[in-house]
Amino acid sequence: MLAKPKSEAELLQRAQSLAGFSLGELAQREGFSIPKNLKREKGWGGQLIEWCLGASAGSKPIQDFPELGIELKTIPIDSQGKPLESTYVCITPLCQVTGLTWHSSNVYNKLSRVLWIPILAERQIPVEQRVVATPLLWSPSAAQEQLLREDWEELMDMIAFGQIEQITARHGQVLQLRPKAANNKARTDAIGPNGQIIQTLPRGYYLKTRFTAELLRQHFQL
DNA sequence: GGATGATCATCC
DNA sequence: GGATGATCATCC
Repeated sequence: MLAKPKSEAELLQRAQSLAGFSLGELAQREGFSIPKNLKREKGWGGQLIEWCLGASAGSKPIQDFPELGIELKTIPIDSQGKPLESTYVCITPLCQVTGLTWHSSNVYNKLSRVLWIPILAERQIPVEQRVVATPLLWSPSAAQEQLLREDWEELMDMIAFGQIEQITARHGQVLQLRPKAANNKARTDAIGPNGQIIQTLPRGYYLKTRFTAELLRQHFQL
């Protein structure tokens, strides 16, 4: 693995140097084996890019580059530059949520500064032929942060009031809550309708595609 | 089980 | 065709 980047500028420069390479070329260079598809290795591309950029956090619930305060996200796009998937942010706590605030949340922490690495990854393109595109170092605008905060506060309120089972992916303007588990039999503690502890499917926060499409568009087409 | 990395597969 | 709900690999 490469040494950790020492500055934001160095990280961005390194990310820019990946643009134009295919995942197959990078995998070969770094000694990664290449899966035929991502059905069984959904995180493969993200882990390859982490390796290429010297990310260090592993599976700890912190930013990928804690010293730089930067989170790394690969994002699959089509040839028009539109995201093909929503973007996973982090799991959500479902109990012991009193006292949590937006600024103390993992969502805020992870999204405060993100290095986006778009990858041309339409499903018909073989994995090794998918191409890394121009990176974008992003922080939410005041307006974007307001939307994120409103959604987060609404969803955390519902969780705190025992309404987790009423939440669907349709809630939220830009941020949504969806299952995040090995399968739909997974269970974790949550607050029930009468304040008791219940068992429910673990959920995670995701950025809706419309939101990431707009942020990419703003930076690449204006 | 819970955290990381996400995409898959089905439904509308 | 796009979004929702379901799922996969790995680490500890």
